[in-house]
Amino acid sequence: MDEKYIYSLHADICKALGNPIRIEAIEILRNGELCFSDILEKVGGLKSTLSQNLSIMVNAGILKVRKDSRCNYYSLTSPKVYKACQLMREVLIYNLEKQNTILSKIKSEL
Amino acid sequence: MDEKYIYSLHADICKALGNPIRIEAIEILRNGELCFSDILEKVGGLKSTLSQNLSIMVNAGILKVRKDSRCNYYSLTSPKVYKACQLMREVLIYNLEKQNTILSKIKSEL
DNA sequence: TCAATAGTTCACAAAACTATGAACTGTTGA
DNA sequence: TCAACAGTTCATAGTTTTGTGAACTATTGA
Repeated sequence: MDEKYIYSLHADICKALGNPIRIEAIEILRNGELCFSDILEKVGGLKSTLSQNLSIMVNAGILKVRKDSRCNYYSLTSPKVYKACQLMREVLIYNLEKQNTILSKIKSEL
Repeated sequence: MDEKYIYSLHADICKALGNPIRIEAIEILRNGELCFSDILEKVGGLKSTLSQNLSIMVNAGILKVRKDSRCNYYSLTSPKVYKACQLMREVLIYNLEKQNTILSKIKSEL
């Protein structure tokens, strides 16, 4: 198991966070499992699109499914997934605030 | 600034983690800034490839550059970036271990 | 038995991402 | 002034990812 291979697996699991629908699903699932149609109701869009995106996350190992006879329940495999997401969101917020500060400075110099 | 737009920005910043070269660069930079050629020496590959990948991270706001007359120094914009990466790596490790356990069970049942 | 519900799978076209190598910019030291 | 160094930019071709809509599977309740 060489170094580059690990980086590639690591990138694959991070890649599973890199889509707006999938980020939204993670946010929705942060407090516990929900069934497919409940997630669909919140996220919107086509069921095929959501199904494919959820399955990408299951394959990456960041989501798991519990199949009931009437419903497929999705949940995070670990709270770490949401924590990582949250950290990246904080980085985003910080960057947006910084941009805003720069913008204000430019405006005040007009 | 609507909800879906935030998810899309959030995904963009996560997307910047979703490549093996970029993951490796983050690991390399976790202890502080390094200049381009030092990173290149560790990562390997073409300088154009590395340059483009670093610039993707700078644009996403997870890396910053300090330009010296003789060198371009890259560093993480926040320790949160590395922490998020680390959490995802822990999820990966856990998944690999779980796979391994399952594999052992299957083997022992032969 | 049959319609409805719940969701997955598939093929496909458009869009995005990637690495490559050549060309380019800017700086330094001889 | 000129070669060497440090790195970026660009065009390009190949690969991957994306969302869409249709078709499909499985379960339930009437």
